[in-house]
Amino acid sequence: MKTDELREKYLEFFVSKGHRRVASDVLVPTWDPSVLFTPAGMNQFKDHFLGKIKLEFTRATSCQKCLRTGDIENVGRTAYHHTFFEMLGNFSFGDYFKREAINWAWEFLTDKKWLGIDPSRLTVTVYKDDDEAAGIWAKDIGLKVDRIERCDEDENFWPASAPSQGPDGVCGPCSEIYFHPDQGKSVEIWNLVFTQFNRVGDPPNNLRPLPSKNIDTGMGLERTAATLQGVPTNYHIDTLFPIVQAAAEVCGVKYELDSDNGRRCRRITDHVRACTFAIHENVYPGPQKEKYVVKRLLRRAVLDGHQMGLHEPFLHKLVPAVVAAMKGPYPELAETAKRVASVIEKEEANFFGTIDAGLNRIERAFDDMRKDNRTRVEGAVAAELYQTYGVPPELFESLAAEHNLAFDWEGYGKSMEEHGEASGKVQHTVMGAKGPIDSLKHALHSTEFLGYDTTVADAVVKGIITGKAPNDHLVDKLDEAMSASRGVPAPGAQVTDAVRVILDRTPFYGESGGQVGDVGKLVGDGFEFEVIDTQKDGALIVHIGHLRQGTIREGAKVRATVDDARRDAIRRAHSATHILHYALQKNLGSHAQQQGSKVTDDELRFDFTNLSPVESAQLAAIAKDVVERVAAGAPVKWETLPLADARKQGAMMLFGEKYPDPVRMVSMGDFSRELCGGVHLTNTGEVGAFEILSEEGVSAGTRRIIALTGKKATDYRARIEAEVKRASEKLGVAGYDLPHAVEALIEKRRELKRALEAGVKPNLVAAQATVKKVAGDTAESMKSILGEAARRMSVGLLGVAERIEAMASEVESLGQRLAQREAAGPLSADSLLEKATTEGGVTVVVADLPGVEPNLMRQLIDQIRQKQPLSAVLLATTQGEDKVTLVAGISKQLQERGLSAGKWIGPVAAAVGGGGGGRPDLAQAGGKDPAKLPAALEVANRTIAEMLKA
RNA sequence: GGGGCCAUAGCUCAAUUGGGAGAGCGCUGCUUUUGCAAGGCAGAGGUUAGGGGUUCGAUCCCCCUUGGCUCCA
Repeated sequence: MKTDELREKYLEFFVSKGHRRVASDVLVPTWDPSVLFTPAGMNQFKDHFLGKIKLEFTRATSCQKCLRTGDIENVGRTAYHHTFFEMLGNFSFGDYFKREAINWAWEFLTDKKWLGIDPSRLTVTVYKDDDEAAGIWAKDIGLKVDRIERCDEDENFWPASAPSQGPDGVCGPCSEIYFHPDQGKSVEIWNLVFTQFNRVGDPPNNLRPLPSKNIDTGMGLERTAATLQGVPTNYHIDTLFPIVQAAAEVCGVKYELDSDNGRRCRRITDHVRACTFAIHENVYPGPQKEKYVVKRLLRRAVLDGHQMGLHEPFLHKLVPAVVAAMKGPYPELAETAKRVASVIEKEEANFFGTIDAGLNRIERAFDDMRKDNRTRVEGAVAAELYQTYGVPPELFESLAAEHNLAFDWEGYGKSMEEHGEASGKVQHTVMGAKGPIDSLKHALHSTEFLGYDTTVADAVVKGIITGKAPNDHLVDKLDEAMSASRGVPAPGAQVTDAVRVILDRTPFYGESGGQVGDVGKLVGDGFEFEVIDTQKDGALIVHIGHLRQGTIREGAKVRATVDDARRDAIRRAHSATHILHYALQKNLGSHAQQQGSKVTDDELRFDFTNLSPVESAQLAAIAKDVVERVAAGAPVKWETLPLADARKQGAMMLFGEKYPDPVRMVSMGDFSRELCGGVHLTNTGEVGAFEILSEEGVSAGTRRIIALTGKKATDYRARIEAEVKRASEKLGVAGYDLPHAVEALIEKRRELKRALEAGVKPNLVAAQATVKKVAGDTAESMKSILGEAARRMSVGLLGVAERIEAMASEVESLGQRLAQREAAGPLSADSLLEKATTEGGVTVVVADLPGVEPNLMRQLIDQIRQKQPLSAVLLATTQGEDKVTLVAGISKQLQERGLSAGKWIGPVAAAVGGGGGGRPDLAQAGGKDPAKLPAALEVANRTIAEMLKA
């Protein structure tokens, strides 16, 4: 039986038993912070099991794509392990229980109409104390006792060993069904979990019956298909074997079941399937969390290829095979196949680069070992290379084997464990700790939110909470004297010091969906409360702030007033965010989806998926689209409607988000439809000005745009214009000539420096920079003018004028030094030699050269040494008010007589209050006292004379 | 969120207690050759990521910022 057929039959069977057929949840459920990937079919029904939501159905069946990395080491080595797999399941939420679950499982497995498995090949296990399940297997099904095995809690309880070891909470016994093939080991194909207890504390008597019992079953699709198809491993079933073969072909090896390469091909198959699905959901390989898992899976697969002799990207070539094998149930994979392949290829290329760099480091490590005559690669060394540069230990080991060196896996594991600990353990947040807010939740349930329609409303105080987190408590009333922070708010006052007020209804928006909370005032009879932030806690809206005046009491009437101007600015930024999202997708492609967002007053931060930096031309096009959409003034509307309807209308949905149903959909004209709970303008035209501040990377594959709207955008433009004005005035040119003038300034500085260091006259021909002429003086051209100038000097846009000032003064001082040098007369090796003295046949030059660079002094020394093979030269110069620089050189023949420039320069430097040193042929030193330079030069003459005599 | 590492010519990378910034490839010009992927000669190209500190002197030591790599959770 084909795998697709098995999947379909299973779902069909349970639909015939009154189950709702539910589509697979996403692989990466960002709505569920407790897991990185969907680990099992029941994950999307957590709230159903806990009775947290209103049930529209009490029986469900699904085929869920899952990813687990717990057994990653076994993938490819065993017949049945995967990271990515599909799980068939049927679920009962307080509906049917053990009897139906067992009977239907047996019917589906053995009935000719369904799977038709020979019943004699099946055995079951039950939990040792579960007489009920054992009884059903024996009486209803007619299984003999020897085919019903009773197992301990570590095998047949969920969670494993829960009764004795916890955790507390819902749990229950389970019953597993095993298939026994002609040969080989028996295989567990179906696990029926009967959640019927609530565990409270340690045994005994810690298992309390649940009022509402649930069924949660899981049948591994690949495993069951393998038994039905009679193949020795899951990887040989019809949906996986083509990928295995493609892997073997791409890697240029012959596939064999029982060889290292066979195992590698199977591992590649599993990992590329997992990566394809994850990247399809916009989870790109990256440095954290689920992104990191994808990266690790991908790199493991690539490493397998590398060990089969491949040296360039290949894994991406397997994406079509994955799509072909999985497109039956997941046709959407085909839509993103190209993008997925390119993401994989890019990451592969990165990793091959890492491997190449790793090979060098490994060779170096081998060199070190050879020096010390060691024959075993220390685990700590391998771990350090892995942690620092990502050098895979497997690579290290196989190279070590080629050199007949052993590899210390044990030490490696130990070092990695230590690294894990050094990197910080999981910070456990106390779950379910009860605070004062929980009792309010119980009494009030929710705060009515009025803020979509108004910013002012009358309400009643329902709760007042004071104190810091662990010691916070509800109070009946609070007066000025009791408020920890009355009067003027202290700058940087901690919000945790603040008072929290809960109302029955409010126009204040609590921070959510990236939009910040509102600020404003709560005013009542004789009191005033300033709200500095608003947060959501469950369905409650919490006003955080300080009592400024009077006494606030529970039950008091208040008028809640949101800071209108700020709220309007938030509206502008939030609507602009939607327009930007639209423009990004239009210009970059549909993959440019939101990854995160922060909306404050007239300022927005938007993270989205994109592999490479957005080019400046693209960025300009995006900004232009936004501005055009704003100018067009499309109406903004919102409505609450069923999720399915919103989807039909093409509302943008993000992978992994779980939306409430019904949802709030915000539309702008006919170009943007997003599900969003935030506040918006009524017309896009109200956004006003829009300016993109920056585009930058936040992690691999994710880019961030920061932009301004309304007043902040206008202010920003004004600052740009002011900067251009200041910078161009400084240089005495018109604004549009700024890039030219900057280029000329840079050129002049460079030429002066060269002249000073080479001892020549500067060639001050004005630099003819080729700069794109920018016409007009619009805000856009101002920005591009400043951008040109900023790029040339590698500073930010608003640092241009400052940098120009610094450069101008540097040019001035360079010019002064040059003038000083020229005033001191001609400078050359010959002119110095004319003034030289002779000491025992050796030419000695000791001179003060005002305004000369140390570098030039070195060159002069070289020239003199070339002309006079027997020479000793010491040159000095004064730099600034309090600095002397000395350079001394000794010709080669004198060095051979034991003279050293370093020894010569020492006492000279001491004479000007400094020190120094260097090599025998050339030494450099300095001091702080220019006034003593003449005396120091006397010291230089005496010292060299003594050295020559010795 | 935390640990480690890196940033030097267009590219890949050197530079030893802190003392003169280099190589290979690429580029430009000349030359050799029937021609060329080649050979020979010469040359250009650097705020050593940015900022601050220690020092007579910093690519090197310390601190901060930015960007990148890598591992752990």
